[in-house]
Amino acid sequence: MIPERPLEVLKAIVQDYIQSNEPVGSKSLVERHSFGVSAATIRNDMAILEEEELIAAPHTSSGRVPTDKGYRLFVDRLNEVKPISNAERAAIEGFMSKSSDLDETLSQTARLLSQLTNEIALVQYPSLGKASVRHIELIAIDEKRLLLMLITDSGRIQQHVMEVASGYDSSAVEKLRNFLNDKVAGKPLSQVNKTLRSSKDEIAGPLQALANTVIPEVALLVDANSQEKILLAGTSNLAKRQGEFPGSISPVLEAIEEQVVLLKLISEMQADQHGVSLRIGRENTVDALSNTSVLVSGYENQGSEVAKVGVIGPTRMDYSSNIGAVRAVARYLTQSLGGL
Amino acid sequence: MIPERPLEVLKAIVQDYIQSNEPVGSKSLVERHSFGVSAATIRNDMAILEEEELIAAPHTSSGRVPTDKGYRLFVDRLNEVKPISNAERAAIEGFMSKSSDLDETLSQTARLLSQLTNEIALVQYPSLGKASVRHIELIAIDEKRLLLMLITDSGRIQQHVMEVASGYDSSAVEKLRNFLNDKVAGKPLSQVNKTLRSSKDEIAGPLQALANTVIPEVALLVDANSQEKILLAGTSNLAKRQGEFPGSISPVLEAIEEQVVLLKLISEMQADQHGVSLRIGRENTVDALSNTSVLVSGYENQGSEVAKVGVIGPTRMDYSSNIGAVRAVARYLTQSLGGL
DNA sequence: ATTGGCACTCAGAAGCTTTGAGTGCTAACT
DNA sequence: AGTTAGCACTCAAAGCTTCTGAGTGCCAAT
Repeated sequence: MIPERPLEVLKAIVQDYIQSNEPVGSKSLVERHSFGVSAATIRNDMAILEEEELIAAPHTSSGRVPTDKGYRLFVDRLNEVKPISNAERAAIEGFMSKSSDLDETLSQTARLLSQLTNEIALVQYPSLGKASVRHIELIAIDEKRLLLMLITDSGRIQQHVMEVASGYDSSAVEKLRNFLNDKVAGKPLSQVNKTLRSSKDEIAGPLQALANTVIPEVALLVDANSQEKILLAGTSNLAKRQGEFPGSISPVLEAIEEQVVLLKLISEMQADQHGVSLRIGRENTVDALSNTSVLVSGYENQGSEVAKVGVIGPTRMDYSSNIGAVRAVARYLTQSLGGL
Repeated sequence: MIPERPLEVLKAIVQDYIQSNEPVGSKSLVERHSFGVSAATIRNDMAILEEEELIAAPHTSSGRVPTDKGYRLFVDRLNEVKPISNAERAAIEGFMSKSSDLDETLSQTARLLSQLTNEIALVQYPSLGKASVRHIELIAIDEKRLLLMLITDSGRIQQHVMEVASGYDSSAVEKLRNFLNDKVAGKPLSQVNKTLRSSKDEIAGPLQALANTVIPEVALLVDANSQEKILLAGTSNLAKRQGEFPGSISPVLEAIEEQVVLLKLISEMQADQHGVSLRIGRENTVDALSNTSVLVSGYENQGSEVAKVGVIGPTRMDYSSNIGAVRAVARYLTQSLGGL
């Protein structure tokens, strides 16, 4: 077991390094923190930490830098989450209360979080695994076109304009709308297609032609809907803070733009005791992200977790603040969705 | 007047510089192009060009680099627009044909253009100055909430979920919907608010409460609708190609994220003979963009130009290809919108 | 367990030299 | 006139060398 003071030293190293982006040495440590012991003693402690691979030297005889393992220990055992400031709270509340449209809320959230943390923010669209249909709407746009809308109880609204080859008759549209809603309103998305397929035959006579055009489009919309999706914001933060980044940033950007990878990654992540989930450096299975940390928190809709919000940044990110920010934003987002 | 060969030399300089990102000297010019004269002669020509401020030397005795003025002359008089390749055409057609939703079409377009050019792509939302209302829809979502939709004849669909304090009665919703459509369908957006305000009094009895809630929301939606908006894509291209950029890229990123500035800039731009409009370096009134060129083309909907698409990149961008790409994308976008 | 002391290391800064692409000019050539 | 070879000159960038100082590791003393 590692004794107390060395852990304090680790904590100090992480904090100083996050602040200065310079390897930190024993001397500057004793200067900036009051350990009540001399630099030589700190050096002994650092030797222990190095032994445990919690810190490492970029090159012989330079200061030390926390390893992934060091950050991990720091976050799990030493770090107190910094509660967001009043100014930040105000910013969040101001932002959040504005809009009542799902798309807008989410993109606002992403932008907000990226501003709060100065990192790249990500917001996953609410998963529709458990969502069900609230309403299907068919609207005549002009002689040859219908607007089909699918509204789910998670508040997501998707629309699609479709052509109806042969024109249609407006009472038919209404009938079909009622039929569709009778069949699928309230049903989970996953069952919509099956239900529709099996009840297709119930449609009689003149409606049939129209139904044959519309139903496949509904299916398409359902599929498009259940596709997972991630929103990013603040990609330019990466460019701005490039200096703080080891190596090149382009692979990182590329990895992030690869939604599939990112989705897989964050869906693997499970919340810890702080209500957030964190992957540090190589803990990310994705190679390009071995210099970054991914920090996410789940947000809820109707009482069950639907998706994640979070940030991506260099492993030497400000965990204290960012965890606070992500957590707060997730909470406000949950709340905000409750109102939709 | 500048004689013929020096112009050819300018052309070669621009081409070489775009390709290599290195100042180009007389010797490498004669090597790579067959002018049939010696390096010394080229040097004389270059002296003329320098006299005219078409090229400049980053430092004494280095190769020369085109000035903004040089690029301008190149684009206006020397450059042949490179038609897009078949592969590119295929990519565009493949991309474009997929979707029939306005939002999606535009964001696809932006992504496509950024991939085609490796620059930052921008797509302006169709201006709604002349657009009119095709249809207003009111849909009951649950006991206390209504979904309000505004569909314009440019294909833009906007929705807004609103709370109705006191509940409502479904026939009232239908009546109100019909009322609204009677009043404003076909009317230009700019007149909707006035029309509604003046006909508010026509609403009798029980409908009144509902109307008082809904009408202001319609007004809001109309306003939100006429707000100009720009979509960006490929911001990460900037980061990737950072080396090719003189100085820092962050001011550029900041300027670009400032939509108002960008909107003002591109709306000032008028198409030239190539059907595109180009601002090179300091021709951009925006200071942060003095190292970038902005290249846009208008696209149309229903026969009149509604907004712009284009790219932003370093002044030393590949004008030949980019002009081709922007033009092609604008054309396909016009076409694609015709189908919506 | 802690500390002062000291030899040792090494990245990065600072200074110096070399190199080579490139210029500008002149005088000769067509 | 326009073109060219030739040559002295310039200067950024690359390569060296040296210097510096923050930082280590270890030992003997407390």
